[in-house]
Amino acid sequence: MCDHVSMPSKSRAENRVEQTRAIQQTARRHLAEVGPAALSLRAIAREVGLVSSAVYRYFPSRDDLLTALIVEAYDELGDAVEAADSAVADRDDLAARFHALCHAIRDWARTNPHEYALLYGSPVPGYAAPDDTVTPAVRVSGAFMTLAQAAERAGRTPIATLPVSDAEKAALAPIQGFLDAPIDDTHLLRWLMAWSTVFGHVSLELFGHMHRGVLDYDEHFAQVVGQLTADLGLSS
Amino acid sequence: MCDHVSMPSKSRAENRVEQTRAIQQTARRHLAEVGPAALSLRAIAREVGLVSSAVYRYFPSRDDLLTALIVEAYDELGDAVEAADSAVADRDDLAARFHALCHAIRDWARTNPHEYALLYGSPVPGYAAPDDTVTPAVRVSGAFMTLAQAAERAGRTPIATLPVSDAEKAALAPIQGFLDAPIDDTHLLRWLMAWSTVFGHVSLELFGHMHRGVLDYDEHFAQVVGQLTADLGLSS
DNA sequence: TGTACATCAGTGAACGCGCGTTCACTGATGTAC
DNA sequence: TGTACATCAGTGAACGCGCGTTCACTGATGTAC
Repeated sequence: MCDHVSMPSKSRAENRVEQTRAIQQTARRHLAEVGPAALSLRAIAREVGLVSSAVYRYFPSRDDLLTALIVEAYDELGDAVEAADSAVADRDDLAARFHALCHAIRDWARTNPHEYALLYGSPVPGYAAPDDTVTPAVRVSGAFMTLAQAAERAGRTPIATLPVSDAEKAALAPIQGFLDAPIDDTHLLRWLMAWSTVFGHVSLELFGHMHRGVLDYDEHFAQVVGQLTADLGLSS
Repeated sequence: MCDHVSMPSKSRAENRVEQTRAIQQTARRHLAEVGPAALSLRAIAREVGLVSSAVYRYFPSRDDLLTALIVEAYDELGDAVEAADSAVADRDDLAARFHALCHAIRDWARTNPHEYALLYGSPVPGYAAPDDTVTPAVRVSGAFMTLAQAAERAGRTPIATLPVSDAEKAALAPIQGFLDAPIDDTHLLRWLMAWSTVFGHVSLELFGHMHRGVLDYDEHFAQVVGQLTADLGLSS
């Protein structure tokens, strides 16, 4: 069955994976309690059952540990968003896909408020995100843009769009460059607005700015998404 | 001219005001460098030229100092927003007033990115904002709502609004309660969306999520505000 | 106007704690011959 | 299959530093009679 007759102990490689995971999981729990700025290698080591210097075998510095947490969070959110989109059986039901996308973002954020704050809240002072974070970070906005392109192909165009200045067209050029085929700039503007509205809503909600104003966040978000769906011309 | 013949030294009361201000100003500068979580009473005292324990004459604890900074920031932003609105001579030009409001928020945020992050970024772990912060905090959303009411009175209604569920009407009841006269819920929804869009845009921009996507933030924000103006039915 | 007393800003030492990172080391696991 | 050697996880001490808060105190400013 196995290569070796009996194996009470694990291989070095297995242990390394396990320890790395244990450290990162503990770090993530601490993140929720003290925030990224106060994340302490020593406290994490203590909880994992290591001496503080041993952590350096796994992460060369505190900042690298933070980077690992950021990448993990972006990937989780990216997975959630892409899975929600893929779960819509009728690929041509763009309203359903948009709905799934928006709610996946908010659901993940509500389940993981501290990770959301790490990604979309205040930048961590003294920490500069390395390039490794770019690819995972871009998955969510990528999902928006994929949907925007699908809508454009399907001839579903946003409503009541205003003409866009040449300066704005130039400003949006990088985004157009990422797309397989360019989109009408007035349409792209509405998609970017939807992106801002969704993240604005989630941030305002999670960071406590809707307190005393809105009673039912679920219902309100659903209505907002509904209006966005209509604005984007996706309603059936 | 004065009550006293000559006064090389200041009164106790004057000194107290000055020192309080000196501490708060220094704290604010430190906030920008290390963030709210790492704000250090000792470092502030050192820079002001006091022994660390002396700060307790002015602020009973680190958290009270944080609260003072938050209140100061909310009030500055509130002042900026209200001043921008008031500066529009034609009070019936609601598009101009909305434009002034949105740009005042973003301008203040860009001038004071760390203060913006303190107010609208991640909550500070372990810090609970006391009630003193509520009144200043509410000024900005109050400005939105004032404008919404003016628009409603002027018969300027948002475009393409969707019907709003009874659950949503209930959810928005607190906001309606703050208003002098209730607003159509479908209109209110659009105003709240505008609020989310503006803060979403500013947060995404300031926290680095538009990097590599949008080249000209000024132009893009102007376009977004233009589209919102149209969506709210304020365009002339 | 002068004196006695109260107020309170600021001191300096102390308490009890925490942190990131480096370094020489031990000893178990893995590998090449 | 057995032995010599290399790898590397984890140790423990050390470096040099920081923090919030309390407390008994000094001495100048302000106040009441």
